[in-house]
Amino acid sequence: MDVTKRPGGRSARVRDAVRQATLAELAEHGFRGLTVENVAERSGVHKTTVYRRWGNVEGLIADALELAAHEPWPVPDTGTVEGDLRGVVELVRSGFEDPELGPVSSAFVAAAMQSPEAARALHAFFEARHDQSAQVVRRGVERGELPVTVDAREVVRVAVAPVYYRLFVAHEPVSREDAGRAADAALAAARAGVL
Amino acid sequence: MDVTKRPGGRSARVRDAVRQATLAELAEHGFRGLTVENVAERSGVHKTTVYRRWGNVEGLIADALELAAHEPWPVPDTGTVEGDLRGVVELVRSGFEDPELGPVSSAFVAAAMQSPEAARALHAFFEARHDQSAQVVRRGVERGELPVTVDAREVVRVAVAPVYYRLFVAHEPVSREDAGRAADAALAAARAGVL
DNA sequence: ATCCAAAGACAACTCCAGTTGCGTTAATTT
DNA sequence: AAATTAACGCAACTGGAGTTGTCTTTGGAT
Repeated sequence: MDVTKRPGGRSARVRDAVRQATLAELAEHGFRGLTVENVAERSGVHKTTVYRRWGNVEGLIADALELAAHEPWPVPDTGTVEGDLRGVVELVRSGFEDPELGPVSSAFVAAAMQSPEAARALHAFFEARHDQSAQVVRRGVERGELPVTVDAREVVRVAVAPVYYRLFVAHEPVSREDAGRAADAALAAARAGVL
Repeated sequence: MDVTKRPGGRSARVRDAVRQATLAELAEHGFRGLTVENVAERSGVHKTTVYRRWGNVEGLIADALELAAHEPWPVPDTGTVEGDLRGVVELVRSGFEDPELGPVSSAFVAAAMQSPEAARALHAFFEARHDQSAQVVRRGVERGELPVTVDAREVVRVAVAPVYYRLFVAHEPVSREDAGRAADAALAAARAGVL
């Protein structure tokens, strides 16, 4: 989705307007209620333009996802791996509870399940997130809290996985305690040398 | 979706035909390619009938899901918790690789993200699955392999979560080794007393 | 055996997501 | 600053998902 020929000016403005409109529509009506026409109307861009450049709803989401992937996110630094990893998982959990971010994030996950394009974008997003979050594990290793053999990214995956599993697969509520327990479990496994 | 007034005869035949057709269409074209019209044609039931009884695509999936929830599934019994839990997770993983079951299972997860009705059905499905799978953990406790304080269902959740997370959220491939490691991690946490 | 009501079949219709062809605007090139 | 052309806007069109009204079938009761 990189614009090569005419990056500046009108094209860029159109793209920004559509991206903004996509996020706004997503926050309001979720993935189900996202239509190309609504995004077009909201952005002030004609619907044929949107169809030609983004193809369909999944394309819109994939593009908006790239935007989100580049936003840095606040990795905790409490002084201990336990505090940091718990912080990371809790950050994920509370993000989905947020009335603003929640629907948008959920929409990303839903869209990626139906569109290879969105799936690739989401994959890249999580690659970046895993890298950033793995930092808390690496710091723990440096402090001697964890064995040097740990796979930092894998610890992060195992820590956050139960939150996503509950939310999007089993459709169970996820409490603060659930999130903390998931972080602790990943940590216990890391300490035991299995991750 | 329980039929009270006219359970036997034509209504039951129609329901079975539609359920079968839904599963077949799902296996062939996935969730994206599932349309009410195709299911109607394949089942030999008129499309208006399908619309009136199932409402939409999500309704079809929710109904098919109930069918799947009642099918028993082979809980491993290898003699050790480690072997059993690894078996459970590997069963989940390989299920999604199966060219027949994979698309259907994926469709269930995708549908549940967009339809409260399908979400409820999937929730019930996993409740049942967790109960059945927790058996391997409870046996482990009886053998003295795990502390009596463990939450058997939670161990199962933490064990299988990384597989679903990789598949449906991060969109990474899931190897046999990844599945085994996830099971081991849950077990290590359980032994450490955090689950 | 007859009757009744619930469920299904059928055809015609509506509506809106997505498409197409063409004219217009504006960003870039020379 | 004139020319070029990619990108956008516009209006009309298409197709198919979903709806509605009505008639027919059939399961079950009397």
